Amino acid sequence: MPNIAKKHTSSAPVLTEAAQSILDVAEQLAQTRGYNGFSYADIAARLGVTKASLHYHFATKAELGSALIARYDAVFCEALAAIDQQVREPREKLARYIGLYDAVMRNDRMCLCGMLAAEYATLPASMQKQLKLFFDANERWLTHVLEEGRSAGTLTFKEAARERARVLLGALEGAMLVARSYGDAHRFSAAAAHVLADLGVGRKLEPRPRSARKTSRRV
Amino acid sequence: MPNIAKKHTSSAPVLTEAAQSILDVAEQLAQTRGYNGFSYADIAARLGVTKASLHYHFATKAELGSALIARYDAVFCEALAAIDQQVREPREKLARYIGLYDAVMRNDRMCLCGMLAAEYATLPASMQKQLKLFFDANERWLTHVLEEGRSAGTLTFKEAARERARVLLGALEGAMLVARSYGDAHRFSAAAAHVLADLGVGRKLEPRPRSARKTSRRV
DNA sequence: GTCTATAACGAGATAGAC
DNA sequence: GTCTATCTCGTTATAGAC
Repeated sequence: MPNIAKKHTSSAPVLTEAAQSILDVAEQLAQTRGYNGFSYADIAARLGVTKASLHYHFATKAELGSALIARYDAVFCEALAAIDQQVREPREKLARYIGLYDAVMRNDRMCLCGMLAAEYATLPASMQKQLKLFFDANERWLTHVLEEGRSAGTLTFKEAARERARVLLGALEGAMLVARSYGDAHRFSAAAAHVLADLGVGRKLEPRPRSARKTSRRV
Repeated sequence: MPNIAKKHTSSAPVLTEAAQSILDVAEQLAQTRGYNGFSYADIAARLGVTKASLHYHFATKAELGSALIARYDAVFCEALAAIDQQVREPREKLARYIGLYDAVMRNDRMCLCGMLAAEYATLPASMQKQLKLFFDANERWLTHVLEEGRSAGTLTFKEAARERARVLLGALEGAMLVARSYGDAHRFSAAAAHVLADLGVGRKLEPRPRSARKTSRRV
């Protein structure tokens, strides 16, 4: 099957362990407080190091921000590729896709790029570009899955697959956004389930329940 | 008909003209750059006054932020009340509701509260509370309209109206969020149209097109 | 690679004259 | 009500010792 989730940007640079740790902390902060909501001081405090040492690894905050998106995007695209490898059913692929965001929510975070999208106007140009590439990749993958599902007759929607993919992505990002204000991850899962149901997921197109299909997160 | 959009908080304080001008500028900045993305200096520069004079009207930024939400909420709820007054058809009410956000998008902004939702963790407690009240009011109004539509047989959805209202609100906020990264207001309108179509809007349940139903923003 | 120290700037906020 | 002037603090970032 085509690896639709393949990386679209130049390969991510190799990172030292220290750099990884910095990104780990920065990522958590960015996903909860936003890019403009954290500082080098916050990261330094949590790592027990000085601000100056952080600048050795990421000279500027713009550089740090770019590395943040680059890694997030790479990990996410790998996850999509893994889904393509492990699952055939388009409906289950979507459920797994939602599961990715669900994990983020349960971790009391918001999608990094959804967060950054709000701050878009204040971001350095490089980050703005990366952000769009992330959304583009999501849209592409979703479009492909939706087309597969429609061909197979297991997903139902009226408009072009790309249009539906955009609706889907927006609905999930927005559901995360609002759910976080209530500190309620369940708000997200509930909304996501309904959005899936809109696509005919849950209608059980193959009527016979195959013996043991139930584990944790598949349709 | 019940005024479901009625104010839920204490009545907004009377504001001087100067205060209104400050809020006008602050609102535009908050909707494009976020609460953490603008400063008193930005407002002062655009108004051609000094920072100190702003503090006379809004002693702290938290106060300014609260006034921002209070006014936005009041105006929005008035708009919802106006829709209730002017329109009977639930489907058209939803179209008008979307029209409100559409106007925001065409003004190169994002919904103020959607924006603030991203920054939720960094906001003063008073603003966090107001934010939830805004979403609650939206949810309540949408729930009511959805129930009306289902009763009338012109709107179709499977889950509880409140659940559907949350999906709807999230989908619209998210569509705005992503569309803004592309600087493309049409992305929002397109997504919004599809979301409406999901509810059966566009299926034309009453087949005969009544003569002159076409004005600006109806189904 | 990490530190101390500090530069350079912008933020929110206040005092007091006009 | 608006101003000048100033304060304090937090921010990104750099220089140079260890």
